[in-house]
This record gives sequence, structure tokens and C-alpha cells, in this order.
Amino acid sequence: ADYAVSTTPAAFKCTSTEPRAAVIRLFGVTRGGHSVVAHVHGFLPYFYVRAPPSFKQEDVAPFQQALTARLKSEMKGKEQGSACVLSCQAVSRQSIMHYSFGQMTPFIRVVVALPSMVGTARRLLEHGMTLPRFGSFSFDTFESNIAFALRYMVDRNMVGCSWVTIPAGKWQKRPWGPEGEQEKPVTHCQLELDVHFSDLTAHEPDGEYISIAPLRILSFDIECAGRPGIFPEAEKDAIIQIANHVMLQGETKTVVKNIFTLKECAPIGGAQVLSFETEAEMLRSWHQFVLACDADIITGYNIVNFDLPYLLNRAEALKIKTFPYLGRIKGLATRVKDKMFQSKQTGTRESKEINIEGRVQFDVMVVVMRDHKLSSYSLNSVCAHFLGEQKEDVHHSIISVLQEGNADTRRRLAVYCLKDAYLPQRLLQKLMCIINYVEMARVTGVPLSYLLTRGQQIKVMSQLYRKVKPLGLLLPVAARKSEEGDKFEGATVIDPIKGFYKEPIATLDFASLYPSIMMAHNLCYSTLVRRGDLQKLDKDAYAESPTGDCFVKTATHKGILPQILEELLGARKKAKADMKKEAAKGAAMDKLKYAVYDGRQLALKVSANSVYGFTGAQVGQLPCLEISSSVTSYGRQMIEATKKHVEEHYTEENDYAHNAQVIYGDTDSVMIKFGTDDLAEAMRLGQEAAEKVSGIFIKPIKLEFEKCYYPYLLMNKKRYAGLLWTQTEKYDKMDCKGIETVRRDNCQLVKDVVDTSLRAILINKDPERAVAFVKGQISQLLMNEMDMSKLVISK
DNA sequence: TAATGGTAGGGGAGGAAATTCCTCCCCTAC
DNA sequence: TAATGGTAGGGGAGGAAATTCCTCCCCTAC
Repeated sequence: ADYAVSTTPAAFKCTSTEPRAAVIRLFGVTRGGHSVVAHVHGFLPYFYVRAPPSFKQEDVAPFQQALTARLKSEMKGKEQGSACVLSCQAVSRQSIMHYSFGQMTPFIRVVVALPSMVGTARRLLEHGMTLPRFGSFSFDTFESNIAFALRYMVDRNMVGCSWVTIPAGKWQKRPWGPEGEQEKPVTHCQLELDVHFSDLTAHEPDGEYISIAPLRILSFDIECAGRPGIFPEAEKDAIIQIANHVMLQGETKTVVKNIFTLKECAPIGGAQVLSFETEAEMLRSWHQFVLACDADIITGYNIVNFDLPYLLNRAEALKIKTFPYLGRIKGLATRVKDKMFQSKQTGTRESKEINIEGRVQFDVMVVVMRDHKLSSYSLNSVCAHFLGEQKEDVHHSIISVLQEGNADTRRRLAVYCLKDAYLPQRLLQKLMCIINYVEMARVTGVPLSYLLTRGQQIKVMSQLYRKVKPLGLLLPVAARKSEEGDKFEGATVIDPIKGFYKEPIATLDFASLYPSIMMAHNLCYSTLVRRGDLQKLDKDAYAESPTGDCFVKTATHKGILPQILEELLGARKKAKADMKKEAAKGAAMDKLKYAVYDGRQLALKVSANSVYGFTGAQVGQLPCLEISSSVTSYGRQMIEATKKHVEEHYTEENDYAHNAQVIYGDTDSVMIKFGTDDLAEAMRLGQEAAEKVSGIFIKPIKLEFEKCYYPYLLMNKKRYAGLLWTQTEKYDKMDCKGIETVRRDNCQLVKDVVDTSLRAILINKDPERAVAFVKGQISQLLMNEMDMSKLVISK
């Protein structure tokens, strides 16, 4: 979904006299697979302002006049004839920040003509505006920085990638309207229609609406004739081939497989070969193909940062004026912009921003980089990792040679290029990217494209907006800037008692620790009690967290965040149950449905866990360190209590065979040496201890016995290895944490040596063998007999 | 159309700072 | 020009070498 500013057709004008209005565009697919665009009319941008004290109904009109005047002068005639502020209305709402005793306070709902006016109005109001009865007053605005399209989706209960119904008779198929002033199609979609926003019904993605639309997915790859040793430059180096591979979501067969080549190319089985004498002809023809194919999703490997910009720049160098119109909107040029994406998680990454309206750019490289930590992100190694197959390798230095050869050498290049277009499709299917991303969009409510171009916060914001609206609560706009280094204390890591343990070590974990803390203690923006409000409350009505912040209890007022978390975790339980149900059908199982449920439960889990991070985000949209630091402080208290309880209860005095000892723990886990040599006994004790300790905490906090390590090598904080057992018959695997074997900043040799040594120690229980192996490797190194490839470090 | 989830913590690299070691030299005891 | 005994050993100065400490960075655990 996006929006455009245009004139509104008379039929959808309603009461407004505005010359121009924002029209939401919903791009989609029908069940039959036809592309659709709906121009949604009549939805107006708005936001809220907190009314000054003693603000009365009769103050609304002067407020509107003042704001209109300021806004108009600010727009400097850009929007001629626009009223700018369409309406102001006194309403009762409450800010989500701080517990407010269930009281509502006066707010003003401001409706403006265009989305861009929201930001301007916000700035004006925050800087202070002069009102007759109040003098210069600096207003707090609320919900004034939400993207317009998302605002619409929130208000209409529409989540990303969901089904929408438009009843017959409520919409107009373009072209329509009286002769002369007809509404003509402006997009390349097969079906184009106009509708009033209230006539659209969004469906929850359940039951018959759980299915995923048959999206058309175009994967492509280009080859350039680079000069030897120089990375291709679009200004100088020609594009010689473009391979394309089109599939439908949910189906395995290929719809189109073709290749555009410069100069003649020998035929390739199963693929259509289109050869051109000039590069310009080829590019023009490919452009036509993209429009005809009308894909919903454009994919490929590194297309956003290489292939698409290269194509666009090359077309510009060749002066092909018609080329940069790859989107669904006719006459809207595709441009490349440099963008910086900065986050703690990924670091600072430069990337390109390319507008292709109505098509989602689903770059497989971006997807893999976001979801997986790998040592190399080349298509070759990613395929080797996930598909267990290497790509057809043609070294870039011989690409030009092949091109300058004959039809057969160009055919070899084409086969390679086709494979590069096909592999991203394979990866998407294998990793079930589309399904998982669609489910993430549905769970969090954001459009699909946000998931690849935006961070984590927008997903929580979207859920908050949705949850808060029916409750009459409003989300404040983040303060201009938060002070640098606004850090808070995190989790405890128990000092390890380092050593090699030959007896089983039981591991107990708190399930979803941070979400369950937030639920148990009702931590939320709306339950945080202001210091000054404390004496107004009963002592039993609130609880003080270990940081000294007070939150009211569930019985007084249930927090929004706990509600969101409950729903997320509840929905996850359901999704997992549905998965089981589907699997129980055996042969009749609907694999696609099963995958959807799996993707959903994963999305729900990730979403639940990111709520805590959202409240502590340093550069956040709605940070609240009182919440995040309370969460971690409760966590610290809990892990200490668990350690204490276990060590005090499992003692010889209490008739246990040994004194138990907590040898290590990190954040939400404790590792216990019960003293017994028997694995089954250790598991039983672990089980028992988990239940016992769970009892001392408030619901839904739950300690679970998860596994035993036997034997266990504890080297340091966050560094250990052991054989992991979940049942007594056979160990599951060798589990290594923080050790060189799991790090990506060392050469293969280090990994191999450490891995082999650990195996010798843990599995064969033969440290001598490990020593001998290491010595052997060192002498090989010293004698220069080591394979050089094992010594490569890539950073 | 500006946006960006958290803290704890190990361990290596690189360089500054503090410490140790060594040699030379002066001086005294005898 | 004139006059010039020795060895052992403490301790300071000065500088080289080895060590510690600190910061930054990367990457992981949770």
C-alpha cells in the first residue's frame, strides 16, 4: 500500500471541497491471480493535540483558525485553494504514558487535507503557537508521525498481506465516468478500480482467508561485459545478458524462463532465448517484458544494490528515455537513491533505495543477511549452505571472452546467467521466505515491504497503534532526541565455576523470560505510576520493581504491552497446535498450510521477544527505560533467587545424595551440578527443581527443564561446550557456545582444530588424542604443509 | 514523505604506560 | 705537564626489553 496525491473524482468527493486529496493505493492480486489496484478515496490524515489546561469547547474554533493561518503561510501557496485544516474536534483521550486512573482528558483531533501537512502542523504546534486565550503555547502532539498508508491500515483493521473484499456495486472499474472527464487507468494492473475507504472489508488471515495470494514472482540476473580487473561501471560497460525466471507463489512449476542476450546465442532447452543486435534494443525489450510480466514481487540476488541500479544507470548512459518506468504506475519514473541504514544489530549499512511502485523488491541477499549469520554472502556459498549445491561457475574474467566468442560460448554464459536467476527462486522456496514474511506482515500488521526496508520498531509500533485505538489511548511522539548513552543495567551472568565436568549438568531455563516478566508484573507505559501519584494509590494497587519504579497491578488496570504479549504468545500456542493438527493428518496433510502455521508461530515468537528491546531502544519511537530496566532487574532477581533456592534445597541435610551447586547461569538459565553421575537421575532432579522453583514466581513465569550437558566443559562466561542430552538413550549433539567453532572471525584451521579437539575430549573422552592432534597440526604448520585455504580469514 | 530493538562479556589487536632487567659508572670498604 | 696500588660490591642513572593495562573492535550469548 502507498498513497498518491491527486484530484478526487466527483463520485468520491463526499463533503470535502479540497482541490487535491491523498488517495491510498492498494496493490494486490485476485484469487485468480490477476493484478489489481484499488484507488481508495475519502480517508483523511489526522492527528491529536493535547488540549491546554482549561481548554473549552469554544476554544476549538480559534485554535483551528490559528492553525490554519500558520499552516497556510507555511505551505506558501504550494497547495493553492486548500483549506489545510479540515476540521478540529474536541475529544476525550488519554496518553499511553503513565497510569491515569482511568481518567480521560481533553484532546483535539485535527484533520488536515494532505498527509504532508501532518508533519508541518506538528512542527508548528510543538514550537509554540499563539492562541487568543492562552498566549504562546507549546502543544504536545500525538500519533502525528505514523505513515499515512499505515494509519489507514490500522484504522481499517487491515494487516499486511491479508485479503480484502470489495462488495459488488461499491466500486468502479476504470475506465469509468462521463465522457470527457473519464477516470482512465493509470497503472499497468489488469484490474483497476476506485472505491470509498469505508466500503472495503479487510479479513483476518484465518479460515478461508489464511491462504496466501498467488503472487507473481520475477527473479532476474544480469551479466555485464567488464574490462579485465575492473568492476563493471554502468557508464562504460555493456549489459550483455538478462535472465528471467517467473513463478507463482505456492506453485512449483516455472511460468516463464527466458534470457535476453546481446548478439546471437545458441538455443537452450527449456528456456526461451531472445537475442538482440544492440544493447538498447535488448534493454527496451526487457523493459517491455517486465511490464508485461507485471510481477508482484521482484527478486534476485543483490538486485537492490547492483542489478537494478546498474540497469537504470546503463539505460541512462544509453539515453533510453522509456526505460526507468518499471513500476505499476504509468509515467512514474524509477530512481535510485542512496540510503544509510543504521542499527545496532546490523551496524551501518549503505544501500540503495529504488522506487518501483506496486512491486515489492524482495532481494534474496537482503533476506539472507537479515535472517542468517553466515561467513560469506556470495550467491555461491549461500546456495552451498542452504541448497547443498554450487552454482554453475563462470569466472568474471572470462565473461567478456565468452561474449566475444560465438553463439555457443554465449550460450554457456546464458546457461550460467539463467541459473543465477533460478537460484534465488530456489532459495525463496527452500527457506520459505515468502510464507514467513507474509506471516510476519500479518502478525505485526505492516506491509510486506516494511519487513525488508525498515527496522524492528515499526512492527511493535504497528501493533501498539492497533491495540491502543479502541481503548482511547494515544501514542505520544518521541521526544526530539534522547541523551546519548542512555544505557540501563542488563542481565546477570553468574560467575562460572570453570572446569571440566564428567557428571551430568542439568540446565533450567525461564520460558520467554522478558515477555513473561512484563506480563507477570504488568509492566507497560500505561501502568507506570508517576512519582507524584503514588500517595493517591492503595499500597496493594501497585508494586515497586527492584529499580524503584512503580507499576499498578493487573487488577487495577491491565497494561497494553502485557495484553499484546499475551495475545502473541496465545496465538503462538494456537499456531503450534494447528501445526500439530495438520501434521496429524498424515498423508492428507496440506504442506503449504503447515508451513504457514510454522512461519506464523516463528513470527509470533520473534515479535514477543522484540517488545522489550523496543522499550529500551536508545533512538526509539517510544522508549521507556523505566520498563526495560525494570524488566532486567526482575530478571536479575529471579536468576539469583533460583540459584539460591536450588542450592538451599538440594542438600545432604535435606536427604539428597549430594549438595547441588549452580556452576553457571546467563540471563534466564541456570546450570546445576546435582552431584549424581546418573544421567536419568540428573534429568529427574532437573525436572523436579524446575517445577519447584516455578512455584515461587508469579504466573506466567515458568522455569523449564530443558536439557543436560554430559560431559560439560565450562571455559568462561559465555564460552562452553558439552554433549547435549534431551533423553537418556543418545546424546542429541555436541553443543558449543561462544567458542571459536561458532565464530566467524577466525580461519577454518582454528575451527577445525578446536572442533576436533573438543570431539576427542567430549565424545571419545580422550584428551591425549586431542593433544596429539593439536601437536600434529602445529608441526604441519611449521613445516609448511598446511593447506593455505584453511588459513584464510575474511572480514 | 527519515529512520535506526537491548546489555553482558570474551578475546584479539594495537599502542600507551608502567615495570623489570641489564649495563655502566661512581663510590666505599677493605 | 704530571702522576697513575688492588678487588668486591652496593646503588643510582639510563635505556632496552618485557609486561601490563587500556581501548577499540568484532562477535557472540541471552
